[in-house]
Amino acid sequence: MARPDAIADGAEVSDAALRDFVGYQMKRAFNVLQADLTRTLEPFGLRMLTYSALALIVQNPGLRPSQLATALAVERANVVVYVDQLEEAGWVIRAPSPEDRRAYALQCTLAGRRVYARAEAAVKAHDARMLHGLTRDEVGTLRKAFALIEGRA
Amino acid sequence: MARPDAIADGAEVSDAALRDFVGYQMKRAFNVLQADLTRTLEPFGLRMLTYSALALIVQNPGLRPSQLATALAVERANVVVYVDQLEEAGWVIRAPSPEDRRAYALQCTLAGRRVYARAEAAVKAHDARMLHGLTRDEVGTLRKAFALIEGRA
DNA sequence: TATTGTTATACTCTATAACTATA
DNA sequence: TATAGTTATAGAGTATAACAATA
Repeated sequence: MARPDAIADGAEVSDAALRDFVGYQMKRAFNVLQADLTRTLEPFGLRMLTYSALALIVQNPGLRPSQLATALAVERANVVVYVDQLEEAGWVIRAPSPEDRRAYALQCTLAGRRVYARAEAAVKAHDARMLHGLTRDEVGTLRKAFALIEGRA
Repeated sequence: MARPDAIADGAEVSDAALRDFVGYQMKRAFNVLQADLTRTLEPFGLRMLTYSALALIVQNPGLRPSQLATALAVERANVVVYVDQLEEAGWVIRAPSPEDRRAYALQCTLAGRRVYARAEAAVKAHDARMLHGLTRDEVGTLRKAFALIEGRA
């Protein structure tokens, strides 16, 4: 029954069915944002996840990996890799936990705080770049929508 | 200089630095949406990308893989895999292109149109589920923001 | 028994490089 | 030369299962 139609070579490709699909539009936007953020953080030797982990450790000295996993909404197993990378870079140390000998107290080094401060400025600029053209209210709506969707988990 | 502070064990973890980071909030929301969509499409043997590819082939009979890659905003090499899977499932065929012997005219089978129709209904329900709680205007703002960010590429 | 950090593994998404057959 | 489809590969994100040490 599938007739081998001729190709619409120069013709426009219709994406009508996908324009209504908000999840797909979000994916495409996120891909662009993610690519820009990767380029933004690359000079610092960071990615979105290592940057986010570093931010949480800077602001919560003594944080344990399991707490970090919860805060980042990822599995514990993946956090091991982020902390490995941050530790190899000399930005974070795994200090022994005084309360629980199974756990570690994640501490930020001076170099870690310094790279974070510089990266933070770059990330703020990235955010502003991505949201340029939206009003304050529209950005507020965006944040509200993200929080709402995240709460659907 | 890095003092091994005590762990704030039961204490709240501050994510103040990340609450301002819109890209990160978007990532978290997208992770939740993506997980829900994966569950939604799993019964049909589809994922976001194979569903999207199928939608474009249904609506654009004779589409060539390179056109599909452009429409999906992914590299040609990745499209090969999507088409392989759709073809193995019996939903799409690679018909010879009458104009260019290097190319294929992608055609949808009857089974392909049927599974797409059923999956489309499920995806619409998924979208509604994710956006429930937002006004029509807010969803409009969301779409506008996604289009704007995607245009930053 | 349960939890912490860890290792191993697997699947998906994405991109690049290089190949072939055509153009 | 350039393009279409393909293959191979690599990096990143995510998740699950299982283990040793400790609670």
